[in-house]
Amino acid sequence: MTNNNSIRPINKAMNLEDIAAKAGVSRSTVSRVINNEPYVSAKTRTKVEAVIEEEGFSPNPAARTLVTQRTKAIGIVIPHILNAISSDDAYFSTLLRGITEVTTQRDHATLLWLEQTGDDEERFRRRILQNRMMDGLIVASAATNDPLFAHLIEAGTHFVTVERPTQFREHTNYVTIDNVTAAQTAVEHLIKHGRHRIATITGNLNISDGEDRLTGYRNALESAGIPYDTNLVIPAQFNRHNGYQGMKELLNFKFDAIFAANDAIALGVMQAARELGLRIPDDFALVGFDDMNIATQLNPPLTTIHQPVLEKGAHAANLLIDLIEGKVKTPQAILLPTELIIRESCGVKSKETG
Amino acid sequence: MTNNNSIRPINKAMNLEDIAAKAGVSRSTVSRVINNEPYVSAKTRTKVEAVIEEEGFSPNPAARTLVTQRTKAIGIVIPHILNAISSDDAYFSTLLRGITEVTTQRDHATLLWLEQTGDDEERFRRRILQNRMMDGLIVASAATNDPLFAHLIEAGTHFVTVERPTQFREHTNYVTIDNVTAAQTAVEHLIKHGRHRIATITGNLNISDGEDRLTGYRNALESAGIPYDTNLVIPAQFNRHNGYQGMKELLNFKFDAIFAANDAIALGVMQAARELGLRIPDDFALVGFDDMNIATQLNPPLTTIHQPVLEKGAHAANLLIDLIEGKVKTPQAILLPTELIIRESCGVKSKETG
DNA sequence: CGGTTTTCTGGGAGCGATCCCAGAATTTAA
DNA sequence: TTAAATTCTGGGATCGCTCCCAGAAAACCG
Repeated sequence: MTNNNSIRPINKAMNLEDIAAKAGVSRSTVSRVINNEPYVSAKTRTKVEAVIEEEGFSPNPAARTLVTQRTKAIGIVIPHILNAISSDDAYFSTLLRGITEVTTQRDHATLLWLEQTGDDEERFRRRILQNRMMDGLIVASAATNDPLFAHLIEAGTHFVTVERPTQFREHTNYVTIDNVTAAQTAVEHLIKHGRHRIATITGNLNISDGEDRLTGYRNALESAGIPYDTNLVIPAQFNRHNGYQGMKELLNFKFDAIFAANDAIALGVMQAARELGLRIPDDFALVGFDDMNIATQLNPPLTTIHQPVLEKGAHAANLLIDLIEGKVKTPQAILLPTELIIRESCGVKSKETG
Repeated sequence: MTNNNSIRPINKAMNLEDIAAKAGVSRSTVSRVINNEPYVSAKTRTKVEAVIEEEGFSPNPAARTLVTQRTKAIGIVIPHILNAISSDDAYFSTLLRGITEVTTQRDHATLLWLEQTGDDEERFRRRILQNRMMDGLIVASAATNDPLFAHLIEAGTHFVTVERPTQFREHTNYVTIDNVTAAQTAVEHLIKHGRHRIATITGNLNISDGEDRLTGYRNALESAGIPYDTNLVIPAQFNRHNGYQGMKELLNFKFDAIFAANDAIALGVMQAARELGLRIPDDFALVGFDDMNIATQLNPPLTTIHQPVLEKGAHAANLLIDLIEGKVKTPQAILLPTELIIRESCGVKSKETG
């Protein structure tokens, strides 16, 4: 550690006692000033604050955590990012931005845990659970039956998910969108404009976002009296590759539209269509989900469902910290609005200029 | 577990002493077992390990940090993400994946700090510097003259950047690509195929990635004997909006190609071109930089420079942890390879199928 | 077998904060 | 002026570890 004499000026950080000495007061008084407690005379407070400012002092977080049992940090867990979230879309980084915006503002640090495919799941989870560097957890894109949830509940760890929970509802706080209605809206839009053999390439069906979007698809067909044809339902995952493959599987059947469970899938569909010489929306209509920024830029621009991802992250972080601070009673559920954005891929004239 | 009869099983975590008692040994011995130290008899070790396993015990990280002065966590700082990194591309999330892959593997936690536009810079930086929850920092997309660097060096904090440093080189460890040569290659490719009035829309010129790519552009022109025309050089930032605006500015001048400093900019250019009824590559050729996944999917598919972002993150994390562990001597510089990927936007027949 | 070396074990001190309690200083009340 | 309430301040105990040192047990060796 280069602890030899000089050359490297590793200036050992000061502590409360040092500041106290400099200010001519006691440890306790400095602590009171730092934590904005009452019962410190104005004169003393000013003096101490001056010394703190002068020295650029800030208290050792480990020592603080040891006694308060609070870390002032929250964690974000994303199991299996490669499967769940393709790097084609900005969902994930947008969510992170929304989260960190709030954590920074509310003076918390943010820990990130991304599970890689091929990781030893068990080890990964143990590590997260045992890592007590955080006061609570935001869990994104986890399988609904992920054992992580049971463990978190058993350990009494505060957590918030950004999907609808299917189990442990009475113990789960979450912020999400109404995926069912949103998907239904998308598919109904296709039906309304004359498409009746509508296929879907689903997202991960063990994630509620995926499950619910499929439900929305079914609902739309049902209320239009269109029979549910399992040939037209391709179970897949939320990424481009799956969209590409899914499109190819669909070739064996007749269809005039595809509802892709997210934009990454839609992207894969477009790529396959391009290679196959199929034209969108002439040969089939296409609707996505997410409204990633790139959607306007595709050929043709993609009709999709817009969801407020940044807000989702922000709400999740606020909810979690509220929970940690005991400001709110569990369980909480926050539902954010979505909107169908009509562009060209669905075959209806876009309302946007361009 | 749940060893009391109350409703809320907030099971107070055990500590070394508890484990010691259960195993019939002392605190110190348990500590030795946990830290894999020698001088513990095989029998004792087995016994203690059994108790630890049974109780699912893991030592309190705050207590550990307090005495070892090591947090086993590293931080990632991205100042001004909105300007530097557009959410159109996956650069940022890919980098994070590369980093977390290594930190997880090397048993470190990862702290994330994203500066938002509109944040109080000063406050943000103080917070990062004062937050001693990490042993070192990876700094991405910071301005070359960011005062953060001086502060980090002064504080003796280990850090790694993912851009070429322009100041404090003898104190800076970094991993990057050869932006100059890569950009030069891209522009030379355009020249070689008959483009001679080549414009460029730059990235942030206060980030070395941006600066170096402009240098590469100049070099290419120079070695081809093409005069440098400032009208054709639009200073901008690494995002789509700037690409869109830049394209519009260029309309006042005559050009037959554009070198966009990254793919997000290229995306903006394509959008503007589309709106203006200009065709790529017929009206002008376009080359980007980054090879974001979406590049193949654009219309036309984008010719661009591929850079290994995942590896960049992984190398940065490894380097940082090596530095922290004293396994490596500062300063270190790691240069990763890039590759020109020819698709269709440059007007040369793509080598890829499709 | 006694003495030296090596292995093994336990407990005190300390990391740097907060919390709590007791006592001093000040203000208020009577 | 004195008693009682209130404000202010300091220091001991504590959080749960690691580090260090000393002493006990075991292994080695001439």
